[in-house]
Amino acid sequence: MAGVSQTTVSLVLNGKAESEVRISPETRDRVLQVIRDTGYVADPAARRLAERRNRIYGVFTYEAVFPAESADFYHPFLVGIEECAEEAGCDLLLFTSAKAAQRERRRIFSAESRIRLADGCVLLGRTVDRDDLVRLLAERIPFVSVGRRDDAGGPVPYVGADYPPAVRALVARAAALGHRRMAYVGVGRGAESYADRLRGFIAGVAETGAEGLHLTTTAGLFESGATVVFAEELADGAAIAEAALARGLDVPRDLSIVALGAPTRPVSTDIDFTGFRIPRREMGRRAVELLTRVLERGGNPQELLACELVDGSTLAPVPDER
Amino acid sequence: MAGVSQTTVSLVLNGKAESEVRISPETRDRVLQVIRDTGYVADPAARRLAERRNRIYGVFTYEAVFPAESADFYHPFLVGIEECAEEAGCDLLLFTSAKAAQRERRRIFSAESRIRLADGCVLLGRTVDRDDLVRLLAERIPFVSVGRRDDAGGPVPYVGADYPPAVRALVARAAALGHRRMAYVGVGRGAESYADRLRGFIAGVAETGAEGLHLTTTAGLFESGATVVFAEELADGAAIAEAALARGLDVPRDLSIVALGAPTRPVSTDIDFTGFRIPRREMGRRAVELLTRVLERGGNPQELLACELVDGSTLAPVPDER
DNA sequence: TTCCGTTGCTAATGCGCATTAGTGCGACAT
DNA sequence: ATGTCGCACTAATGCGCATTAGCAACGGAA
Repeated sequence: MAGVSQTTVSLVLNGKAESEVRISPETRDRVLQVIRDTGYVADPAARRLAERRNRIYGVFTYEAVFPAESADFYHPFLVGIEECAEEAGCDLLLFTSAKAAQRERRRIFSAESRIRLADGCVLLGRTVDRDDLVRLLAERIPFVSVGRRDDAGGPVPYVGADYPPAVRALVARAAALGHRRMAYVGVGRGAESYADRLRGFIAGVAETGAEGLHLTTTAGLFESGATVVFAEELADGAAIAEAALARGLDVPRDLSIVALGAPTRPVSTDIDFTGFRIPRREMGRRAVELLTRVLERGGNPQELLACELVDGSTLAPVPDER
Repeated sequence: MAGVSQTTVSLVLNGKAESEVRISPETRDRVLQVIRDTGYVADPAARRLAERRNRIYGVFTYEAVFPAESADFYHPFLVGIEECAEEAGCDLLLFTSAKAAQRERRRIFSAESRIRLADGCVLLGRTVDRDDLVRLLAERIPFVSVGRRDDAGGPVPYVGADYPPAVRALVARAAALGHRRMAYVGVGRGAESYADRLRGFIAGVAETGAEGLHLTTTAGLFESGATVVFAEELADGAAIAEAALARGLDVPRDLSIVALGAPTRPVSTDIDFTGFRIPRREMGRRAVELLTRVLERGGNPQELLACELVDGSTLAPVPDER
């Protein structure tokens, strides 16, 4: 329509006239006019094939991104991811098809995996399969994990929440209020985030010279003599508060509770727990930023974002007498 | 690695051995073994280019899919969309990049539009630009709108909520309770969904022989003598209830309120409004199903899903005496 | 022996773009 | 008249796949 070759259109479209090849302003305008008239848009698939770049970022989650019920674990991360992708002019590809079989966890790699269609990928999940990480690294697929990950045959690019300092600070605060016997309730392993919390607790206890005990479940908590309990997740904190109430204990007068991870959004409990806020949205944003950087300059960036302490009302001075 | 040509691998990969071309079982197994060993996955971009099919469905929304605040309008639809896409083995491409400029609404068509990368597209939004619809139809891009749309140079494929019968049923119910003077509060136009509600109201009033009035805002409502008010949206209903309370009116004793569209999730108000439930999740599911059908067999399907009535507690018999 | 049909595979092509190595042409110098 | 150079553009190629036409080898029928 403009009487020029496909090459010329491509050059005009990509504004490459500056470099080596030259296109006269008249021709350029003519081409641009036709593009405007017809609304021509380059085929993204062909572009990807030729250019090896798409401006599409994949988002992988092991469960549904849009959960029907349940408190939404992914949502705050995704808010940040979408914000940042929008600013970067990128589209997001959700790997919803990744479910291997009925009722099974999604898989990153499958026969039909469209992961390579994206320029890179953001990984979401409390835990990530080690095998998946190994393979992502081995195949040199650009990605960034949201949440710290242990090495998997090499350093994993991530942006995580910096749990240990936050937990240590809370332990210190409890110690300052006179608590000498503290309990951590939770598995403290499995997910890196749990391990990090427990690590922070242990470090904090060591620093303050307090006595620390680690309980996997609530069993034995009330007999342990602990005056403050650090709950691995908010849900645990709520359960402990309820159990305490059932025993006629007042929180925080008789028992202080610290929740390691503030709620995403208003949850069933109306207790205003002392603890910290996981910067989920910021983590999502930062993950996309890092992914962009990885795509441009490579590297395996690892970042930890600080957790802001939340005062709340469940941490009080230790009772004088029991 | 298997000592065969690229063609053979392609044939094995796509299980085309049945039709015309034949591959011996031994060769097939050998190829499959290598594929398994290496974890080879076909490049989706190249595949799309050659095959003109992707198993990627686009999802277009005019605002953020993951909103930071505000009641989430899109979420229930997306739950259904993701569920169905997962079952169909499709990935979802969110067009987050579509924002033309700062603070502006997203655009379907832009210079960089990746919409053609997807096999088809699901459109979400209270309203959809008519120009966008026209162009989608003109360019024969397969798509399905969630929400009924007026023709745009041709019938628009959609799955919508069937408002008129639901509103009519509620009007009839009010009439059966003795109400003779009813008000509709809302714009009643702009979005097809508003127009449909108002249409249902007008039809219902005509059927029952009641007196119906249409108010764009709450102004004048309490002086109108209406004993029941149909609020276009739940938020309107909540505002009306509050205003009524401020005037010392009891809902529903003095004034009945019907909310045309139940809340997505628990909102600020704790009033249990009489009204109907918009089948958002089902609409999302159905949209994906229809898109799949369109891709396979073409056509411009249009479907309306019934809204289930919600009893609630804000519709009562008309007061004997005012 | 020749001819044909079948089996099992591959060479070649095109999808729509980005990129590279040219090519034709006019201006200018020799 | 001949050579040289820069300008404005194009032909050709490759990206990784699906697809189609075709080819070699072999066996059985004539």
